[in-house]
Amino acid sequence: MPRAATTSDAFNAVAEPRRREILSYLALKERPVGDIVKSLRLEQPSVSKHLRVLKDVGLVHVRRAGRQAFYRTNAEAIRPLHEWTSTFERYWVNQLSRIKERAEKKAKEEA
Amino acid sequence: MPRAATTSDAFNAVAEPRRREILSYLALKERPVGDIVKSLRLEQPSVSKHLRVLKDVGLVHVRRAGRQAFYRTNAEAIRPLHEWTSTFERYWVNQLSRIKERAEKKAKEEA
DNA sequence: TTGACATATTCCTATATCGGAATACAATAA
DNA sequence: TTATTGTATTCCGATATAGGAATATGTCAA
Repeated sequence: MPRAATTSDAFNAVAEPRRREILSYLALKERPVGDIVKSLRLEQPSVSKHLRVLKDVGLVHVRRAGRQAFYRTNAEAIRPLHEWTSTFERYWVNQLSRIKERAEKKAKEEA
Repeated sequence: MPRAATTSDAFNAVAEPRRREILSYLALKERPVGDIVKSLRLEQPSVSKHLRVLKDVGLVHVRRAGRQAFYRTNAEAIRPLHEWTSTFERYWVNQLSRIKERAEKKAKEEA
């Protein structure tokens, strides 16, 4: 069994750094493909291919106008990732407070 | 160029559903490999391989005791993912309020 | 119609995977 | 020492990449 398809879910789609860049770039407002190519300095076919993957998992929406295609990030689709990572928030907070405790204890001992 | 190695960073490591399950399982407390095998019903070699990937990107820590290896999730390593997804939070909030606005407007018109 | 422009797809290749099976290795027990 | 237990590694095969190059498709303008 090979690795899951990049189009299987948002987790896989987002594993690619360029796709993350594209998502960030398209978060604020929709942009035609050509803008992505110029701004992120990627090859046009590469951008089209990444957009295909992102579209397939619902991470972007497209609006076609004449010969242009305007893409925009669908933030909603990023939410599951955010929520999954959030379940670990309490653990790193605890880890930090433990580290802090140790540091304070040490400082006290040295004083 | 193939897809990036699963050990290249946390984003790639976490793309695998089983690895996410393992991380959740190991978040609260450390566990020996055998426990993971039993609880998640995976093959032992499979678990060892996933743990290897997770360890290589720092998502888990190991403590060896006799013939057992106790693994534990390192929540800190999940933080970058959380922070990246957080940058999109304002957008889905806006999207929701826009949807809400439209719904309210429509309800008003129909009244 | 012809040409130019914007975007998408196809073909290619090297490579990293994931599961399964078998096996290796390490620590403890008998 | 030998057997057993817990974990890790290796070998295998099928497959989905990601980038590069070339090309196809679609839309508008002259």
